[in-house]
Amino acid sequence: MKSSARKNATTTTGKPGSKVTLGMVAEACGVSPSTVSRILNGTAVVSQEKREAVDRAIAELGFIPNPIARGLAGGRTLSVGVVTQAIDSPFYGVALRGIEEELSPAGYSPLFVSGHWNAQEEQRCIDVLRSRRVDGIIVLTGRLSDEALRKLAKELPVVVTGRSLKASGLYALDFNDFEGARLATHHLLSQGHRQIAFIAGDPVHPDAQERLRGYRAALEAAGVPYKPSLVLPGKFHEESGLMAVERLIDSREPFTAIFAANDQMAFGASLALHRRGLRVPEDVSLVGFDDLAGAAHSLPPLTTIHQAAHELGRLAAQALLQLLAGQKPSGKLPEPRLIVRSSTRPLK
Amino acid sequence: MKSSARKNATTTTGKPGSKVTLGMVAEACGVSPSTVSRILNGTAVVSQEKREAVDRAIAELGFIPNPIARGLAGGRTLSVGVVTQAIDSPFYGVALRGIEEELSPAGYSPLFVSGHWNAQEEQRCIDVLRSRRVDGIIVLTGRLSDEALRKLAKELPVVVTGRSLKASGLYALDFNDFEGARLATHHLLSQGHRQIAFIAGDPVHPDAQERLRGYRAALEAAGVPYKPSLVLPGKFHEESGLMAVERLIDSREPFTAIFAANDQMAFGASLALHRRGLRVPEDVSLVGFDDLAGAAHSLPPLTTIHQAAHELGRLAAQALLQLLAGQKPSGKLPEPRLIVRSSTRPLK
DNA sequence: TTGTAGGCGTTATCAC
DNA sequence: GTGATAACGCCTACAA
Repeated sequence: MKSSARKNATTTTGKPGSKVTLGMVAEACGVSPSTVSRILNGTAVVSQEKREAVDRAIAELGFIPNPIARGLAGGRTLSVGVVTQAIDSPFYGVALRGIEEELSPAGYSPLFVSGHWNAQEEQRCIDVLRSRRVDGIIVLTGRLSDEALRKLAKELPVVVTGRSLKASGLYALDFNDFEGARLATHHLLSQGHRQIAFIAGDPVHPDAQERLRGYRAALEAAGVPYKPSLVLPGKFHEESGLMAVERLIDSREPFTAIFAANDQMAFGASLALHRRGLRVPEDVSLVGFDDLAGAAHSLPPLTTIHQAAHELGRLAAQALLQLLAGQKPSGKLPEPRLIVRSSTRPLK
Repeated sequence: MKSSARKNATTTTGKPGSKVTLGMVAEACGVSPSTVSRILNGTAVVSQEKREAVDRAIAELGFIPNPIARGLAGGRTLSVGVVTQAIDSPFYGVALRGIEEELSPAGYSPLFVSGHWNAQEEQRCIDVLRSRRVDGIIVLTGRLSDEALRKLAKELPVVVTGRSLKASGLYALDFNDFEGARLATHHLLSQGHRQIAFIAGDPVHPDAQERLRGYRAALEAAGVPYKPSLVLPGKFHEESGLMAVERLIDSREPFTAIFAANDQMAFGASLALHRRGLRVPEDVSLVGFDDLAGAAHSLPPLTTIHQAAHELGRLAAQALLQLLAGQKPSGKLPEPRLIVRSSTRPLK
């Protein structure tokens, strides 16, 4: 039962996967490549004996099918592209894990690319993914136009998060940023706060705008006038939260609570307050958004809006898998929840 | 200058990258595929006029070369595998970004897979990468045996971090965990602390063991006896740091400082201390390890050991690129640095 | 049930 | 300089 491959002078002795091809397996047990292919893919019925011989040869030679060639021939690559914005984002990182967990058992490999919140770069990412012939694409939020996504979906199954959008071949998983921000603001209002500062996110992020809307809506519902001077621009990272609070304090605009459009800015805000001698929550109540892993262990533990990032990833991957299988996805993201910890308290 | 592809009935009007092939470009301007290929790869000199015609056709048709086919034909895929341990690790995430930044401009795409600190899973990851015919592999730390890596390096260029190892086709980027831990411990000792607790990491991580060694070495150098009762097991995440401190306090073992084997555990420790009414740094000094993005903005800002994660990623990618180009990498990681912030102070 | 003959999109090796 | 032609490893008709 020795391999007798002509082309390869190698002795092909169980060197797992080195360069063993389907053809070599076929030759090794005297059948045609098609037969081996059929066995591998269950494309047709093959006699018991040949099947066994081939299985044995596969094991002995340590043959691993080459997805590349498979892709070229069959038009599938068993890989899906994932457009994330920053591979090291604490929030989306968790979603990536969810995607990986869901895709892996299905035999698909994710191909991660980063768009850096820049429509042009995102488009380039998508070109890369297409050139690599991914079977489908997951777009985590980002700034591509709805139009661009619709067009993309005509070529490939697409799942997009962070917006609601309908088109054939496309499934959108929207998370309710508006409601989350409304909940956070409402929580502060219900504790008697009226002068609630808002540290906004970068307005180029779609999320940021929704969160601002939610903040305003809650104020309005409570009959509290919206004051632009209480809204500070931020960039979604710690340092920007810190600077926003410094500016706020310097402006002498009175406030008793702060709602930061994400946890990272809340952490920065917390440090700025501390530096200025203000305690959380005794002097100022603070609410974040996202419920990052660190929020529960910050000092004080941060009251925040829980976003199901991990679930987001899983659902996105599931939806894509369903699209790929010709089914209609139906998963929905859970609504954002308020997680009350220790950074807020009723206004005295 | 209209396309006149026979096989494709499509009108191929600038639909970027849809399914335009090299052959179609060739046909569009009446040259052979080889010529187009040569122009694309600079494999040989081509006449000015043909080059221009082809360039124009490429632009007009929106042709994007297919790396898949390229890989099949040329034995290269322009993709490199990256074995990380958890795609959402706050520390390694930054390294992934570094890798991406370095690989992208070189035309390579990273293929990220997660081994979850499990040698078996890591091996499976590597099989996946090999089956996808990556041109090289970067292994971020992990638990594979040196032997397995050596074997792998015989087939592919390999760059591995977190260990020192020599073999042809392999480049190791070791970071000095020992020295980092020694520095951290020494810092506390130099401030007069003698009862220094150590929250260890999961001993299955190679890093964890080195950091424990560094801690012990510093104690020894200062003539402070090593007390096993001051060493608490941890798991590298916040919650384990929190529980370690609770156990420590419950044990009634006196201590004036804590060195946590990573920042996440330090954050958890900080919260536990707070809950038990102990202030940082007034009552207890605290040092972390890694210098995560959040460390500078925690309360109080955490004194820690800076690990150049981003640099780690860049260097690893550079080294692999050099290996791929047949050169000998020589990059070295900067030594760990102590970053003194506000969580430590001299013992009264 | 099985084998043969393309073809997928590109590159490498020849001749010309 | 340039163009055929044959791989690359697999899959899918089609034929036997």
